[in-house]
Amino acid sequence: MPNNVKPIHPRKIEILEAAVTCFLEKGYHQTGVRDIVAKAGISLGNLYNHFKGKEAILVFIAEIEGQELSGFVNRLSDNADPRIRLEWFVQNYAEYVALPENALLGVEILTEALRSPTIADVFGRNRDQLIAALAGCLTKGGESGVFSSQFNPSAVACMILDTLEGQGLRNLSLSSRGKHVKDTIGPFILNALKP
Amino acid sequence: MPNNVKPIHPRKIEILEAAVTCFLEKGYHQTGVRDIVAKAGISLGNLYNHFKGKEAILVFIAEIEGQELSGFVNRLSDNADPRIRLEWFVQNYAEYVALPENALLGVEILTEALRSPTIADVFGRNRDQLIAALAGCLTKGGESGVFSSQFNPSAVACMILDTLEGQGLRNLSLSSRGKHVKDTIGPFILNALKP
DNA sequence: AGACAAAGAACGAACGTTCGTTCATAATCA
DNA sequence: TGATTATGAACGAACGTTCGTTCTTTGTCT
Repeated sequence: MPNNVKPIHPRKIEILEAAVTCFLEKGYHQTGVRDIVAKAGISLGNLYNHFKGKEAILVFIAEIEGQELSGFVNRLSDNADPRIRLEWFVQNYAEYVALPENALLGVEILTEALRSPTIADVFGRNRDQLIAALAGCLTKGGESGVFSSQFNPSAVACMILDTLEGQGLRNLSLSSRGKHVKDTIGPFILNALKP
Repeated sequence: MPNNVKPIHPRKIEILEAAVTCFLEKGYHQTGVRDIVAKAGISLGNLYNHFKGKEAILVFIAEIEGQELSGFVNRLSDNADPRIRLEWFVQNYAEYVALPENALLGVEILTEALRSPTIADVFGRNRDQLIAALAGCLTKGGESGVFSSQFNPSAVACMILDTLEGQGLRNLSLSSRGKHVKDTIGPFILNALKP
């Protein structure tokens, strides 16, 4: 599938970056459109030449996030040894969600998705792709005997994502608890999947 | 430890219940104090006779949530077989966080804790208690050989909580994915902890 | 090349609404 | 009567959005 033929207006990108910064600093609802335009260095009215409204900005951000996830999806779907694929994913997705910007934006989008159907749509689509790819890897591993096949692959996929993302979120608070989670999470999951 | 000597004013409870309802329906930031007083059937000014402000209401709610969690903490800390304790916890805590009110309120408090030190304080205290109790159970099980002792108990405790709470959150969206998580989660964790 | 029109990007004042909070005042109770 | 509880008008600030206008660029015609 080719990318959007129309290149994105540079101003639109500036607005997006400003919005992301604001959302990270103050949260979506605590951020006003004036905060965004101030950070972007543009006028109030001009924002509405590029976005239909405030929510449209968050939708766009969620879509970009989805594109970033597709890298994981592709890698999970190749033909390598499922165990290698899984180890790679756990390691790299853990690092991805450990970046404060990703963790914070993720939870911001998640909570907004709880009430906004538009956001929920994008968010759900992104997540379903990831779960499907991960579940596919688990299924393959189950068939070839590398993983236990006593568990529902989709369910395990959900749990793995929850665990990884939860760890990313927890890193945001200063609590020293769970400092060793990063090193424990991989072996723990592999142990659980042992046939 | 005796409960608060001063009984809580009935009006205060009404306000709390109204606030919880509103926060569940619209989210914390989307809820105005006027929504709360309307739902509670009181006047705008009267709310400020019982709470210092809007945030104080959320703090109070978070503290109540903490009291509810102490039930799990106590049960996790008794002297029963660690494996029984863990199984009980996984089952019952999963049910607890699967209740939409608990899942929604939890994420609402969590996200607010990311930016408000006051909320972060209460939230962190609650969570640390739970993690400590769960980790204690895991340690005990490790010593008696029921559980593998290759993992850091606190880290595993964090992961278990993440997984259970993540499952509760996911139930909120209609996505049919992860429907079997509830039945998979217990065996999965026990399998991972097998010595 | 120079004149003119069309397009759209940029602007910021202004809109009506809602926000959380305060305050003077009235009612209620001990 | 003095203390507590209740009221809702009022406050200033902030909200997301709309609007008419200006400025800059691009295309077209002679």
